[in-house]
Amino acid sequence: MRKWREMPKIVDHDARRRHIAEAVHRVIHDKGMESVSLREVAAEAGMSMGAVQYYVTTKDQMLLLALERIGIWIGERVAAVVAGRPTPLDVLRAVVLELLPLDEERRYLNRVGLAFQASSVTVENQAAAMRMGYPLLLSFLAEQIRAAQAAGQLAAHLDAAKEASILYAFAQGIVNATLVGHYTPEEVAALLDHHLARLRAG
Amino acid sequence: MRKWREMPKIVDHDARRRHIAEAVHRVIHDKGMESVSLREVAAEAGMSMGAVQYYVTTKDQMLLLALERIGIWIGERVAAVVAGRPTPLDVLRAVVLELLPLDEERRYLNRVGLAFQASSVTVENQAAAMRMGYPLLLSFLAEQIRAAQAAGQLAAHLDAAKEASILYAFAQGIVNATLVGHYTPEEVAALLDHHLARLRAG
DNA sequence: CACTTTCTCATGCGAGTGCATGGTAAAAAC
DNA sequence: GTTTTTACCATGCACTCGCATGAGAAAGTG
Repeated sequence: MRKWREMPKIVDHDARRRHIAEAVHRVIHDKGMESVSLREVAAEAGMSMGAVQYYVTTKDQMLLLALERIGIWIGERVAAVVAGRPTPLDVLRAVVLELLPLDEERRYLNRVGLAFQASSVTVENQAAAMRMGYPLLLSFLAEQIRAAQAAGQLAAHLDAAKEASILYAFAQGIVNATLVGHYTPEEVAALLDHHLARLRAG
Repeated sequence: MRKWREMPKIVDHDARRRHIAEAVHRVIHDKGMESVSLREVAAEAGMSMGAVQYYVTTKDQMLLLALERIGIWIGERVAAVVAGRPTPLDVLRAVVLELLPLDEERRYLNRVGLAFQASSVTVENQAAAMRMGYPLLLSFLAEQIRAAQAAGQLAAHLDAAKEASILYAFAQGIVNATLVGHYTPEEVAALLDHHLARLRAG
């Protein structure tokens, strides 16, 4: 993705940027979006403030970088979980489960994600970035629903696009509720299966 | 709710606190949670910083006050919309619609609400406050579902508690998505009706 | 070697932060 | 009338903020 001149020095810019982005994630997760500052992130990343500034010219850009990283991370996790699932319905279930805060890592991811969700309401930069990944995931879900219908796993009369929207909204809402402390991982999984069972063929 | 001695002076404390809380809401809505400060809120409320400090000893307390106000506000809106609905299913639909960002005021409310939702993840104070209202609304929804089942409007085999959780999660997820800019009010209403239709008896 | 480019750092600046303080009107209590 | 309580304000303090700057290692190039 980066411009190829002749590799000017020994440092890998992408690695540094990712390192910074991950430091931002950690700060957001531990102390919240309000305590993200250049100094705090630099300390968390184990580098000087000047070094951070070299790779990121402004705070807004730093947050945007961290947000894009989250998107990439989610994409990778989803792609990894898709591989090796036997049927479309299995894929569908696995992907949605992957988006829910069912273990420490997914909880971490969703905490940061929710922070950006809220931040995006006010910062148009970030809202635009969020709007990029959204239809990607939604159309993928719809596609899996259609495939499951073709395989006779889900009821044929369902509107795949609408069901995808509802399913994803449900997942997001569950994330919110769980992060505030209202559901246990077991309850979350049970609710998802309850909803999916309803969509079954027969 | 306030202590009754002998009305010490002419000012109404509750009114002042509400005035401050509403100023906080406006700041959050317009500029985001990160730009909430005692000075900013005081300016928005049209009073001096000292006056704000008189009614609110700390910033955390100020935010908590604003959060509680949001809860009260939502409660009032829900109560108002319940009155005059003919059947349990009408009540259910009206209440959920009331929670969605379908017009300017509800959009405003949900913007502030989402900001607090995210903030609550890090600030235990606020998370505790959020956890108060949650089961209230959920049990109310479940109750309406059961009533609708008794009236033959919703399928008898549904698990009311689970359906209430799913319905509310769906609503919250839709709120998130809509605020980021992914759905229009019409699409939102259509999705809700699509989901409710699925629960129908027959 | 000199020299350019790449990278890192320390520091300074103006602005804004939460909060504490001391003072002051005015109403209420005596 | 004096005193006490209530309500409010202006200001100060120690601190943090984002960002700009200039200096200087470090590595590649001639």
